[in-house]
Amino acid sequence: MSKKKEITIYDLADSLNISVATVSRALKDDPVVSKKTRKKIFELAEKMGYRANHFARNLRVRETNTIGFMIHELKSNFSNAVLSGVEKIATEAGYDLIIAHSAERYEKEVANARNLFNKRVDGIIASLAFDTRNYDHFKWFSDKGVPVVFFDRVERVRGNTVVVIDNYRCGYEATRHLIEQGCRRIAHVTSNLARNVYTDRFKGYRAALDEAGLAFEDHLVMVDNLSENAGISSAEKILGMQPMPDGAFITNDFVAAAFIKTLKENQVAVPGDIAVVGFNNDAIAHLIEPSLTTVNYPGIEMGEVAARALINHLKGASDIRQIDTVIINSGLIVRRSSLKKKPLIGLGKK
Amino acid sequence: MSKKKEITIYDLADSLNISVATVSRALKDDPVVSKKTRKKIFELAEKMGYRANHFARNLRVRETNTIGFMIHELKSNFSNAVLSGVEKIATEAGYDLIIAHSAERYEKEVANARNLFNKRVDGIIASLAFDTRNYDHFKWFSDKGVPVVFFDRVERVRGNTVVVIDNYRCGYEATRHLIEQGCRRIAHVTSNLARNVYTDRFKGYRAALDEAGLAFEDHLVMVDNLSENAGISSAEKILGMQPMPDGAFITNDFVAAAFIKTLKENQVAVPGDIAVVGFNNDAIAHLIEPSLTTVNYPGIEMGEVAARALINHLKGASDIRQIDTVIINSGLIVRRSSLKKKPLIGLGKK
DNA sequence: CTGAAAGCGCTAACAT
DNA sequence: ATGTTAGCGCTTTCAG
Repeated sequence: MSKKKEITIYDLADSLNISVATVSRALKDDPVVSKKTRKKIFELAEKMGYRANHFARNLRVRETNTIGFMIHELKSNFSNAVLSGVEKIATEAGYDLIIAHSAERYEKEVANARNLFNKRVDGIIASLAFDTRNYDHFKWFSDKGVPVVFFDRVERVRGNTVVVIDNYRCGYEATRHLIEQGCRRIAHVTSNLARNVYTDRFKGYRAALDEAGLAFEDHLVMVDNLSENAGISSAEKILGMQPMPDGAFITNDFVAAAFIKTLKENQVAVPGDIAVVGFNNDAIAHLIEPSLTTVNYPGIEMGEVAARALINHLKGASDIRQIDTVIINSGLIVRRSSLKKKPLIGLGKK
Repeated sequence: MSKKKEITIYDLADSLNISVATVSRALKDDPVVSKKTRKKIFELAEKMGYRANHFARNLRVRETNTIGFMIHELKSNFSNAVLSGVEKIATEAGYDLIIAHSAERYEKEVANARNLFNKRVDGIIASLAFDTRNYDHFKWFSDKGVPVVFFDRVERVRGNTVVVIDNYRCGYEATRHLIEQGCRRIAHVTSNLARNVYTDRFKGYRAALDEAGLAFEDHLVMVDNLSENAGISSAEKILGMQPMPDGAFITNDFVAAAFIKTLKENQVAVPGDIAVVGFNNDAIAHLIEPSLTTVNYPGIEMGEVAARALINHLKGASDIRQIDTVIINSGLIVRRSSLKKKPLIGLGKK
């Protein structure tokens, strides 16, 4: 434990017979201090093993240089990708990240918000939990002028900024693609329809059906929790239908993978009997067989954009309150699992 | 921005005509303050929207209640799992996590260490970058009595604690399993053999070969970066060999998946022509075809164990310096990709 | 270009 | 059971 005494700017000042004010200024590269003293100070600091005390500093300037990352789940590739995008930008800009995950539970999300609030983070990047319906815990931040950027699972709360993909268009494109491949009865496996991402994809799905003059069938929409088991059980449901659907739009690649696997084990051919489109473009998508048509959901980019928006605001380089929504590029990636018609050449490679 | 004035314990004390000392004591549940005043204080704190100032506190008590998580890569399922295990334990114990990732680069790792050092984290949980060979940046911590726990990619540095699986045994078991299945020429696809995890697995591989009286062939060991491309290119190399190996032990499931896919595209049967064992037990392992025999690498558990060891030490509940190594349970999971002999029944389900 | 000094909010002796 | 008070290390006026 033997914590040695820490060197402070007082020690530096004493050793050099100058004032702490000068040391403080030098250490933050204030151009007002002369090259010569500046140099002396830095050399001594290095030599004596000085390290800045962020707490003293923060206590004075009331900035934490920390941003809070609130995530509904830590174990998915998507969250992961977003986190790594956020981490990259935050680190570059000299911000620390403190991560708080709700495990999809509203109560935990509230507790996390309180913790981050008490810790006085400078800003928040957040995706909502599965069952969050009340957003008062974000008002704490807005009330204090702490900016909040939502991504993925968002809700428009008191004018906070939102970073998303166009889930409606993606749902529409996925479904239209299936229709173009000749599908006439298309199942939809998804999650909580109260959450924007899933509603919007669902609306896109319906719009494509409507446009093509296909009937919407209630029982073809299966809402579950996007676990692998959901993929298995929805496949089993479909196996029991007669006639069976001839297409499926599934809002998660892992679910789609489990879905396809189950179908294949039951001698249903994909895409022959049922064409399948997933969502996210996880690495798994091009490794399974048949390779999975899916919608690209660029997590890293989303994280980078969200972090940049927040940090630019914090640094005064822009005003985030002017921005309502940022939409990230995304789109359909066609692979074999959906190709009833034209077995495209060269698709196997990537 | 309009940050409203923050309430301090002075405000609370003034409003109640008591001293700040009493307020401070009450707020930390010091039993010495009377129930009645305690209650008054808490109610007022709630009403006035008081929030503790951690910086002032830390400045006084010189504890940050923060632990640093140094990771070589943020985008893998394994890192992810460990992170979520660490996060769980840390949050429960009231510690914040600040994450720093090296992107496999030594220089970045050093910079991260410096940052965490300056931020005065109470402890460190770390996995080393690909090319780290010098460990002086961890001495900073030991010199100040800040405990460091290494996991996964570890190096024994000045008696720091290490949390690992038995990579040697796992490598041995994987290889012996292939031998038992009748394989006689077993390829090994792995990464940087200077890193403990890969050396140890390699040694296990060799030991199993030796034990079975099989010749070790240098060119059957392929060292690469564990990217998907590594899977493809190693498969291509193998396709060019004559005679072809009849087994492969690959230290990563994604690489193994790409490897198998490439083989299949070239009309090589798995496990018929080549039996394959992966490593990690990523979700992908049981979703591909054939389902992948692999070694379970329980990231969540590893994260939990590492975090618990560190935190118990910080809280004085144990002394981490007494512990050299903690070995986490792991072991072979047999699925179809390696079964040349007995096509076990019921394996397809999970 | 440099110094002196106040104060950020809290805790922990040391009183009472 | 409660109060007084001296810092923790830093930044930032205000004055030279």
